[in-house]
Amino acid sequence: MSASIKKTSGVPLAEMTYQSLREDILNNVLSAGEQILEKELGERLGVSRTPVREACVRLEREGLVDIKPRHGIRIKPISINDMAEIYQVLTALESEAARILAARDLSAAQIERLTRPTMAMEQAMKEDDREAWAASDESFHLALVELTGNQRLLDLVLQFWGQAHRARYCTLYIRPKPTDSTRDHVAVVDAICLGNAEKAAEIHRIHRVKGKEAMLSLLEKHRFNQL
Amino acid sequence: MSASIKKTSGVPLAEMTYQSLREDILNNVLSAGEQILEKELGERLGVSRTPVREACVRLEREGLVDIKPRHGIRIKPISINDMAEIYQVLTALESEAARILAARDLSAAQIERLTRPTMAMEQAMKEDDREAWAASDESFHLALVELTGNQRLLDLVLQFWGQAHRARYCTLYIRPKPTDSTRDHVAVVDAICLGNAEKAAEIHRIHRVKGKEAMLSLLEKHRFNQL
DNA sequence: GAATAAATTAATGTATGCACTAATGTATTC
DNA sequence: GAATACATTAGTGCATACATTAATTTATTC
Repeated sequence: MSASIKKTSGVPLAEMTYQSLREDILNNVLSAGEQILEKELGERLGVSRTPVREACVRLEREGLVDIKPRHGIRIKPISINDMAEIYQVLTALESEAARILAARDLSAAQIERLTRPTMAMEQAMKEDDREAWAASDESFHLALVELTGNQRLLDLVLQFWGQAHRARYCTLYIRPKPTDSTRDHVAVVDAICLGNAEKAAEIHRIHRVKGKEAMLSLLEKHRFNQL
Repeated sequence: MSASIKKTSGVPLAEMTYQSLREDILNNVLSAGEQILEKELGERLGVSRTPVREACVRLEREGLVDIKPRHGIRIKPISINDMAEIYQVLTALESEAARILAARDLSAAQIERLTRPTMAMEQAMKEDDREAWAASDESFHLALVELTGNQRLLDLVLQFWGQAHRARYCTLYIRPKPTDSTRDHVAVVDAICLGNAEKAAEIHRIHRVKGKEAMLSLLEKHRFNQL
């Protein structure tokens, strides 16, 4: 839906526009390949072109849209190749995160930020609740990166998850049950706790690579060439 | 210098403004911590605030400036902690690149894109030409990432090199001679050619970690807290 | 009727103006 | 002289108007 934005508080319109557009892209309200003129976007939200422009510049740098000079803002479709790129980047960043954490002494509370989502995944699997599973999975991966304390690492992972979000959602219900995801996560946490950096990174790498392969073959099989 | 921008061709002013500002930041024409008003920036380049704004939004997302609502654009200083973060990210991305390449069969021409800069480094070292050495080093690392064909990986590495650029330059002449850099590069290329992904990634990791440690201790020693 | 040229439209890139508000300065009070 | 209230300034956020130019349509020629 995304009706007109209310000028609630001291939050700049450009910021609200950005948030709103981002939401709509991630949730497929604005679907891939769609092209919308700046004016239309402005009208849709009840703001002028200026904040729309600013939002779009940000979204473009974030990899979610392309600005095509006379044809409006194009919601960037994710091809299979894009997906491969994105997963490669995530693999690099996250497995490095696992490595970093393994070299640290994490507190019990910190470890729990990893184990709790993992248990939640297990539970969600039992109940066959894929959305809950996906959310918990996301929590785990996010916690992994957050715990490193490296803000840039976190920002990047968030950015790239954003790019992959639509595709992940589209395949959530047609993919095979992610049975060994939980096992992988447990193994990563174990390696981290044991301080085995190499192993933690390696397990996580393989986990991610498996995920990538599964995703790509799914996209190919279902001819999801552009999401 | 960076005098007024000429409206050369079909290139948008916002783009030229962005390029110009980015250059000036990387080359320390605009130095770290400096705060400049939108109006001033506009006057400096002979453009209105609109393109300046657009450029700044981009630069902010790129991590080069902060926009501080009533105090202008602040050239983001790089702290030691920032530097550590940046190197961690680069380590993750580049060592993954090495791993990816090792899993491929590279052509002779492709290999040469790695070996040539390495030889140039060696040569520059002999002549004690640090600038040339740095440029060749950069070429090597760039080629490594470019060869993967992963555009996102490349963009990220370029972005983070950008953030680290000032600090690298500032320390170029006070750092000890980078004697074993060449050896590391050769070893990485060897591992890649042998198809030993694990080893290629590992060597490159260690190469980067060494670089990071050297850089950080240098920054600490010279009290470069904000670059 | 097809092809080219001219004219029109429309979307963006840029400049500008206004309103809002944080920051600063001044005045008043005690 | 310090503190608070008030007035002033100045920078930005946003809307809007204008200029530019790609795209499209119409007109003209063969």
